[in-house]
Amino acid sequence: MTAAVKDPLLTRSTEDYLKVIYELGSKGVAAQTSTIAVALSVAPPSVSGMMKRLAESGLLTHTPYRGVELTEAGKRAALRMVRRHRVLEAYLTSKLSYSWDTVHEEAERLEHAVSDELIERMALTLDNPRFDPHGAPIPTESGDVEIPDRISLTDIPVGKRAALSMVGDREPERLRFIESLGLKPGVRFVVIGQQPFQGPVTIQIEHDDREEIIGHELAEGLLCTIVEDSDDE
Amino acid sequence: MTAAVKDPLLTRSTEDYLKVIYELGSKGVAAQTSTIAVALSVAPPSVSGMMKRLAESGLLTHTPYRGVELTEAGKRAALRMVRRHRVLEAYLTSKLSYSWDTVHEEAERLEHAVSDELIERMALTLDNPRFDPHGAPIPTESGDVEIPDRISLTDIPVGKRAALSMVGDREPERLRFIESLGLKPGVRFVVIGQQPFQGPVTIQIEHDDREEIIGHELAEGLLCTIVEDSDDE
DNA sequence: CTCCAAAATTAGGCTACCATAAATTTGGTT
DNA sequence: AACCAAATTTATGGTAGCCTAATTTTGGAG
Repeated sequence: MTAAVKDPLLTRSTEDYLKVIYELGSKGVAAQTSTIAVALSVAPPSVSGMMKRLAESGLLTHTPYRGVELTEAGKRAALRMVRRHRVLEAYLTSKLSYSWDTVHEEAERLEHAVSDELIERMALTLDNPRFDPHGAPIPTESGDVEIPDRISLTDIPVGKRAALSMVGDREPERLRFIESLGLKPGVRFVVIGQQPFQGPVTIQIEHDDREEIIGHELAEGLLCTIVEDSDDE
Repeated sequence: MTAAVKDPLLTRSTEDYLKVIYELGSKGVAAQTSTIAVALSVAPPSVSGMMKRLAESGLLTHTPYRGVELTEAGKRAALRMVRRHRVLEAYLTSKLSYSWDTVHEEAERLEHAVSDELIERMALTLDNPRFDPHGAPIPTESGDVEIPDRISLTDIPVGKRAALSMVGDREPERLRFIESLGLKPGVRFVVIGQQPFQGPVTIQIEHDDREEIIGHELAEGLLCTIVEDSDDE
């Protein structure tokens, strides 16, 4: 009496739903109906309806009024989409000079159309990159994701050196602003000030010694790794 | 009292219809309902229905029971798709090592998802190629197509030198076979035999002096340009 | 000039997905 | 413990696009 898993013919819509459910989950945000609705710009009843269909297809389990959880098959499908998206971003940025603020949108549409073959060719051309242009890890073909432990810029104690590792944001406007501050994944800096009450963070960028003030909300989206001073301090 | 032209929001389906209508037209084949249906693998009534919608959108004119004709807007949209398809084929072949027998299928799906921006970046990277890997001309961004005068291999008189210029076929099997004969766009040869009654054509390939026998049906799809012998003969 | 087969269209249905309005369930507050 | 607001689901309806079956039109053969 095996569960009737319908043929895994994923449409663009189902791929989108699976991807955002996975991504919300990995952000620690509960994948509620309303959250999914906002993320996909659809009305909540549309989400309820789709949850039902996805549950029937065996891609997730749905406890009415409680929430959803991806099954193994659902997780696999979601990770495949995440890999596609990030490999595309990496390729477009590296080989076709896309800027990191516009590349998300292009990848968003392409991820549904490319073949696995093409994704692997792109990945190979780039020598199997481990991170996308925003610093997000690219799942492997077999579905493994490396999750580096990163800490929000708002949580780095004053005085510490750190490197920007990943920008959570996707809005072109914000990304352009972040770039204008001289920040992109890999850039190192020292936190030299941190105001209380959701106040701004001040950092000094190592490369050019420039000091930059970063508002709390923006800083929250900048995930960093602490750089241990190798010898002195 | 201008015609109410609805917003030009083209779906994947409408893009496909416009493209095949255009392509059938430029092949000299009448764009009948049944022909379109076969080309798109849909039932004839589906075509009738779509013709109605496309006519309402101002992309073509439809005289019931008579046929369709693309309007200027329709032609523009169709040429845009043709450009997309061919630029994609050229890019994938040149930069991602696709073989000419598999590239069509990939481009077929991507053509609906890429932005104009991406197509232009690809074209620029390739230095604005004029032909795709099968030798088909790539329309310019402004919608101009160069139509070189080509003659089917079956119509070349025995003794003439010619160069393969374009392969009309898209079936992977046929393309692989053609390739196995040592033929691809640009290859020169001399026609040394031509049997009557839809018989095969025999050619001698210039590059390696190999003689190849080519069945009539296949030869019909090989479009060539006569190479005038510059001095002697 | 009539008739018939082929081609095309209309009629009627289905699925996937979206939306709005009307229930329903949940969980915290009093 | 009852109630209410928020979250969610159900009910209902719409569009795009596909299908099969039934009907209509066309154009050539006799």
